[in-house]
Amino acid sequence: MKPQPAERPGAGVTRCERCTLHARCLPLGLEFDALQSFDAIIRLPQSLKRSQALVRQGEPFTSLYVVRSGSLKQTVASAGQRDQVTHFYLPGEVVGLDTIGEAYCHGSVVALESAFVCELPFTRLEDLAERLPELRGQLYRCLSRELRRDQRMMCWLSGRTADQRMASFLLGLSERFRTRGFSPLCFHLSMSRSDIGSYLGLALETVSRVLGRFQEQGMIGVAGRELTIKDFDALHSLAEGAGGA
Amino acid sequence: MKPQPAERPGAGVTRCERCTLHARCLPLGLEFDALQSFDAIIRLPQSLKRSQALVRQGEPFTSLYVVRSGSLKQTVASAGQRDQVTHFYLPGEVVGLDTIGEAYCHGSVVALESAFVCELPFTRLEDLAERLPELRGQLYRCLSRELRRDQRMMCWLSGRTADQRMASFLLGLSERFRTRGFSPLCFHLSMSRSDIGSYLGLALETVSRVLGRFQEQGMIGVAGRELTIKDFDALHSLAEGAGGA
DNA sequence: AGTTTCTCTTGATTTAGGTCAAGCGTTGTT
DNA sequence: AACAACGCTTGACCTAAATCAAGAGAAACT
Repeated sequence: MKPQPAERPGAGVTRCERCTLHARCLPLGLEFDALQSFDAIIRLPQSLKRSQALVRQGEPFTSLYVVRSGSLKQTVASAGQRDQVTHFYLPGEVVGLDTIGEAYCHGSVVALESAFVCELPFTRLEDLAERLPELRGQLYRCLSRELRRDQRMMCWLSGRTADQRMASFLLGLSERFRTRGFSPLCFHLSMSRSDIGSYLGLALETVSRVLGRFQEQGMIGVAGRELTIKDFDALHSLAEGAGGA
Repeated sequence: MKPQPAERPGAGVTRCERCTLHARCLPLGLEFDALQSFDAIIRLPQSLKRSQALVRQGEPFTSLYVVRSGSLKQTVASAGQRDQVTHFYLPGEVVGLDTIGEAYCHGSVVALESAFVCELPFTRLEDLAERLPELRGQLYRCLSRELRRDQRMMCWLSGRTADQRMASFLLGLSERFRTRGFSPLCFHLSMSRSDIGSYLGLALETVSRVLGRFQEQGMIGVAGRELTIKDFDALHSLAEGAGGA
């Protein structure tokens, strides 16, 4: 159930400089020496299987995690309410930023498929950030980028139609894949319709219908979880568009 | 139009130690010397009149602001969409956290009533935070508290009824007033129904109707913008409650 | 391979809340 | 004081999306 125990890396398997995410990850912009120090605090990538939990709601907060491969979702269980998906994490993204400064994790994070993550024990990261202004800056940037992301999300959820939310969601994913060097037009949805629905505040049936409609209209192609964006501009103007027409 | 030019404080008018918000503000936990240094970077409280802008969307980001008195709202204008209220700021709360690490402000902040704010030029604050671990910790805490707030907001907006959103909103305000030493059961809504609607993702008519209904049911009393919470528990169970019954 | 269990799709029906519209009280203006 | 402008309430109507329901595929288990 628990992620497999982390060993210290022997040679250079986990070295950041060798990592394909190097250019998109937390240590971005660190000089050679700084990068070495950063490397030194990383706990060997933990491997997670589908539906395995990385973090459980209520657990003591100890570490941030950077996704190395695979994807995860964060869910928050609130009183009497069914679980709500609040986040999807893709490679290069940081899990746990919203828990900094708190004693306990306020959501669970679960793998959507086989995944590897790098663990960054927070106290060690903090110590290091004290010495490395670059790293400090990166941390702040990540935190406030996250804030903006959430606010964008709030705007989506508030007063936008199912079509607009869905379009924004797909474009958002596309963009995230693009910046990570994957195809922005053809990708795999690692989350279920139900997860998407929970995230977007829609019933899973609605998600299914909207995707179907988008496909009919020739804007996308969907086959199960394989998605192709066929008319980027149409999606874009739908997402931005005031009304929807 | 612009807030009145800030002068350096002469005597001790703006001194944090004398401020009633002292116990709830950013410099919380700073020792005497540290507090002095913090004080020194504050630009004299700016005074804002109702509907006057403190920050305009797109402006270069330079400072954080702490609300000293009054209240403000943040609005974000997105393409072709009507403005959306994303935030209300009460005394002791920090404006601008979501812009740290960005060059430009991504929303406007406007006074809802006469207000005073303390300006904290960010580069100076950052320098100071480098020397004061306590302050650094406070900053992180504020950032991640903000993240959690936004996530809670996302949960509200997604799949909750108008009644539940409204109940949560009122309880949230109540709590914020309480921690600031104001009455948690009887307070003034400085924002319009329309602002509340925008914030909660509801039509202003719905806001009005829900408040009316709550009053009928004896949970609250409303007269214009004066609000009294009469049945805290009922509101609470409505906000938390799975269905609504 | 066969069975069970998810996940997804599609249809029928219901409903919460949006939109449109009218009227009233307050506040601020000349 | 009179008027205009805004903010709020209330009613009637309508639509987007939720819910309920059934069935088809796909994946996981034995």
